Amino acid sequence: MPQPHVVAAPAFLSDMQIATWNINGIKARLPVLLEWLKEANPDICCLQEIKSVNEGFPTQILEDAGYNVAVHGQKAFNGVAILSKRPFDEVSYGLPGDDSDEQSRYLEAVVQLDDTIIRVASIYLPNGNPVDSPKYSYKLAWMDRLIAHAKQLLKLEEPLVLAGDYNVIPQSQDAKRPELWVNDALALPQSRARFRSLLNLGLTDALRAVNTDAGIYTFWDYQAGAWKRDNGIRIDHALLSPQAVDRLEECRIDKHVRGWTKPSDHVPLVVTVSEADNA
DNA sequence: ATGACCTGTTTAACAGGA
Repeated sequence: MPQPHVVAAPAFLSDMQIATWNINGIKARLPVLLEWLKEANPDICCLQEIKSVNEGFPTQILEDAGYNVAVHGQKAFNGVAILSKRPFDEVSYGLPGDDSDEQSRYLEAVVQLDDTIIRVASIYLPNGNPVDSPKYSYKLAWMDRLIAHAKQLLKLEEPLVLAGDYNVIPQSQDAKRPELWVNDALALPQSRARFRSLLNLGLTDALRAVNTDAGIYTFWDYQAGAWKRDNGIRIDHALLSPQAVDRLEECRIDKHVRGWTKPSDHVPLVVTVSEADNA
């Protein structure tokens, strides 16, 4: 059994940047991912839709870029990963609650900081369309499992960041053209109610904690000139436990990355938390 | 404009995404 490679922790960090990004295929996106990691230099980066088996993931290349790598992949579709400059204390694969679920959409890891730990999950919540198919009931059931698991995690009273592609447009202000989404799995009342249930457990939408403006998006479709028209939706979110919110410094969306060559249709969202408690 | 994409893959007048 080969020893897993461990990248040494940085000697000093005044704050932590935790990013999430649906990259829509690691094979097609590796150059853009490496470019953005170099530019933004996040401490932790949650990835979704890697569309790769574990063996096909460019672990060595990302380790050479300074990251420890945890991967939960599958063939062709879905797949999540977490990159971390600091070593992983624990990694758990898959969302609890249904042993028959074979889709790789959830990965959770714990990282040691100077004065505490931080628990991070990379989430690729099911799309759910079309809504008259089993895909929508799978989405709602998956969200119910996420609510149940989040409830357990919150009992730990740790700094917790549940970050990823939630495939939920929380409110009409989170879409450029909300009327196009009223009958869509991303915006239907049952989807939105479950997203609100997560918040009602005591989780905070990090972006909304720092900015309540309309017109903030994380996804622009490849089709119909959506990017050119700024026809976007906000579906990538970081939900924080109270202990993480106490350390929240900033939350930003790296919108400019959507304009790069061969981009993902999603852009990175970055949460900055301090190493010291601000409360 | 009635049009307009991208990815991985069983390379297809495909499936799945959002």
